[in-house]
Amino acid sequence: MTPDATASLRTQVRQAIQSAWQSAQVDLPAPVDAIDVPVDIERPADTTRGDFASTIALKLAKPYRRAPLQIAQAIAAHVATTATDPASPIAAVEVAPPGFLNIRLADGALAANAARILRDPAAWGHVAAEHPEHINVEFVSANPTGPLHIGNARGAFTGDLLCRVLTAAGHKVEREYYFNDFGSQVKNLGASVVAIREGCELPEDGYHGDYVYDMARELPAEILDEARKPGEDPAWAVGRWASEKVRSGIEASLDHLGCHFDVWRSESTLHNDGWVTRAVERLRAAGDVYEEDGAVVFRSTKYGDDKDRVILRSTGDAAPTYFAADIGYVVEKFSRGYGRIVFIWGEDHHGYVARVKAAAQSLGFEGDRVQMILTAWVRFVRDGKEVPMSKRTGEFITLDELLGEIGVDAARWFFASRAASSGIDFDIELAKKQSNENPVYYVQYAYARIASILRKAAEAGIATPKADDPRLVGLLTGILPGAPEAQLVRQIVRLPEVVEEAAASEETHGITTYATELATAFHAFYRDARVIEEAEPDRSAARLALVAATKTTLANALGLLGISAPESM
RNA sequence: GCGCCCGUAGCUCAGUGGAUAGAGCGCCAGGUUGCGGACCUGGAGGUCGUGGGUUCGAGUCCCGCCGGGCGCGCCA
Repeated sequence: MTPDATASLRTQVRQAIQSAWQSAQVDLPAPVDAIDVPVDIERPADTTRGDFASTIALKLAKPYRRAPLQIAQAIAAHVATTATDPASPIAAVEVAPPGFLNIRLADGALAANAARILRDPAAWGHVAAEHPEHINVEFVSANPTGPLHIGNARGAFTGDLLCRVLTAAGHKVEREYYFNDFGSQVKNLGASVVAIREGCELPEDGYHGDYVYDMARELPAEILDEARKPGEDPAWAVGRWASEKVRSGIEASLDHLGCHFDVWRSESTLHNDGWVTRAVERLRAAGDVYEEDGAVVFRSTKYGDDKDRVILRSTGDAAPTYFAADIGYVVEKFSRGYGRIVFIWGEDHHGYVARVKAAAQSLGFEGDRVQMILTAWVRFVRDGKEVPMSKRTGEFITLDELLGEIGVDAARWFFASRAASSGIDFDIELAKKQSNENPVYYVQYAYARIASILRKAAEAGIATPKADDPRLVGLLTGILPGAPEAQLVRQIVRLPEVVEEAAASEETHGITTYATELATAFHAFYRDARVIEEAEPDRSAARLALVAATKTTLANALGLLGISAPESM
């Protein structure tokens, strides 16, 4: 098997070791017909051991009933026979007890990867998916009864980051926002606006926020007149106007965060277009519904839920429950051709996971085509006290206010660098204070420093080699034995592997960690290697190429996080 | 009560069953006759909540316990 030069180096190494294991079978007669153990390729904790390590020999010891050391030696011997091949990514393999394989990369492969960055900068960090999917990701989906507050931030960033990573990993992704324009909350919002406009007392459960007062002032007279016509309920009519206004405000806030949605879907369209009714009929046809106390119930326990769920109420109009609308929504989404649909929910919705998956299964969609990612709770704290948040009372800090205080880049970094499942205490005062020490500026500083070097080189008349320069790979290979260059290039070429890992784990903190390590490697390189040296034109050109590749890599890593890469700061 | 998530350095958090458990911030001590000092080098700091178990090997997997969060509506 020839290693795929467009894959990550880790994948190339895996293919090489896999192939060596295959060849080593002649020395290692297997006691059973086929032994299927995935070849693991990891980064050793101690980098002096090599660029990669594999424990495959340890894992094969039991099935082969041989000493791991012996297996490792057999595989290493077969890698050695191909190491002279210029296409091989591996320069050397060493065996360490009890059976580790320590792998060192070839300078030629490193240089070729760095050159590849300059050839197609936009593609660097994008990898081909083994099984490309068409994925719908629904997130935020806050009801349009008030502006987004800081509690919505995590869902917004988590969803956006996931979409960016899945796209880079070769999938086709659509971003979706679902909102309820149907429930009594909308009516309540309208009633609140009308009451304020007319100087009446607010309804008991009315909305109190400043934005409600703003809308009461801005409400056009003709909308109010229209709402007052006989046969209209003013609360509903004004509520529809107000919730659309809030919704478009939410869209603007999300745009400001760098979160753009492809589809905005309202609950009322699901009902009006018949998706809910048809979904209920499908459940019925599957034999998974029954009646109880006048209500229609879905037998979700058949698919692992703890209890069955009502989908049509026992009230006279047999109105569908919110859950019934969600079932209709699942059908509607799959009708658009997605292979997988993903929901980003706060962990307070975890009790909801089983019933939606159950419904999908009853409808005939395999369980793994519906996925929920739960984000742990964020406790917002100011001066040691939890900040209460309620849209109804208007006691909340909006997302726009938060970002005015700490900035989009810093906020994005904060959320990207933590696992979705990890609970966070977000101290707003601390975040403001620490925003200057946020690692995001460390990474951006490295980028700006590089931009400055490249500008300076251009002024000095020293050209950075072009991607099609035939000397490029040779120049790069020439400097790689140097310690500063060797460290830096090894960080640069990791990006595709970092993307693969982020996509596989559906987490982004590996990207922030990587960006920090790359910036550190660059700063160390900068200390030890003079880039602009007119007396050393070849070395200077090669180092400029390496610096340019670093610049692209930093920009693309930041781009995956939706964070800007400033030319100066 | 039942279910799910979490517990790792002073703080905020990483750690796909592998080698000596890491990073940032904070703290301590150093570093500029040259391309951006928002930088660099070194150091201190850990019973991985706890007790068992599985394994050649456990922070990671299984069970119990302790502590924290969330959920257990014909609401949305």
